[in-house]
Amino acid sequence: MSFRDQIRKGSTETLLLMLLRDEPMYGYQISQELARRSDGYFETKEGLLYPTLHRMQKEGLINSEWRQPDGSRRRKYYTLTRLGREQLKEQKEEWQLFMTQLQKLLETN
Amino acid sequence: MSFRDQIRKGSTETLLLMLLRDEPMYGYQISQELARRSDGYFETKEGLLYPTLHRMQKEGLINSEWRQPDGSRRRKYYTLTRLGREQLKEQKEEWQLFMTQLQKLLETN
DNA sequence: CCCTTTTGCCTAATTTAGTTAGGCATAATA
DNA sequence: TATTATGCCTAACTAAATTAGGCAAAAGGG
Repeated sequence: MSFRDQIRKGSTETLLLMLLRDEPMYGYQISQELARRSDGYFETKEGLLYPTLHRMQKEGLINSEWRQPDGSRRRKYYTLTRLGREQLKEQKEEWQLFMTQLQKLLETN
Repeated sequence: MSFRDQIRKGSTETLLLMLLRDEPMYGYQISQELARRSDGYFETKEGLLYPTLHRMQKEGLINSEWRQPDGSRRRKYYTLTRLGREQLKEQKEEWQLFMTQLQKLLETN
């Protein structure tokens, strides 16, 4: 595992909540969007993405729904729940605090 | 594990390198200093601190040396190696990049 | 028309940072 | 003298993340 991977630990759930904030998305779309919006910096491997989505649904942060547009293939769309929205807010604040504290220490050196 | 703990994952090694940059320190001192400098935000549990120091020494990032000031008790002091210094520099840059990318995504939402 | 690539969802096995929960010993202090 | 703080350590467990696949439908190139 690269140091970059090591650093990103702990950010997965927040990233997923962020992406789902504005519109429902399906798994494959999430991974594409995440890479696109971060210029390739954030990549979620599928072996992490899907289990995480399932866990988050079990925890009530998101809901899922299969959709099958005519002629197209079926996709499982995830939507933020109210609890998920609250969590996103809290997690964003926690990340801000973390970054502030880390920045403080980084600067002293 | 709290969300705060989850977030801090991946930061341990960088924090230790940072603390050791200016002067050699021993384990107990490291944990105290880390908490002090971050107003209690960063806390390293001993069960993580010591194994991490050992691993870092094995990887050549730090050296250790027992010191026994007269009348006082023995302490194991850790010093940054040249490799450790290089790593610190790289890791700081990686953290800056991570924070930039995360901030970018956080702001769009 | 076939064949490869992309899309799309999933799981099992393994790794490893981190937590929990201790042990053990010396120095300081109440 | 008994308790607290200092100081180092390890073993067992948890859980996020990686690795390495499987399976199927749609798209696109030759």
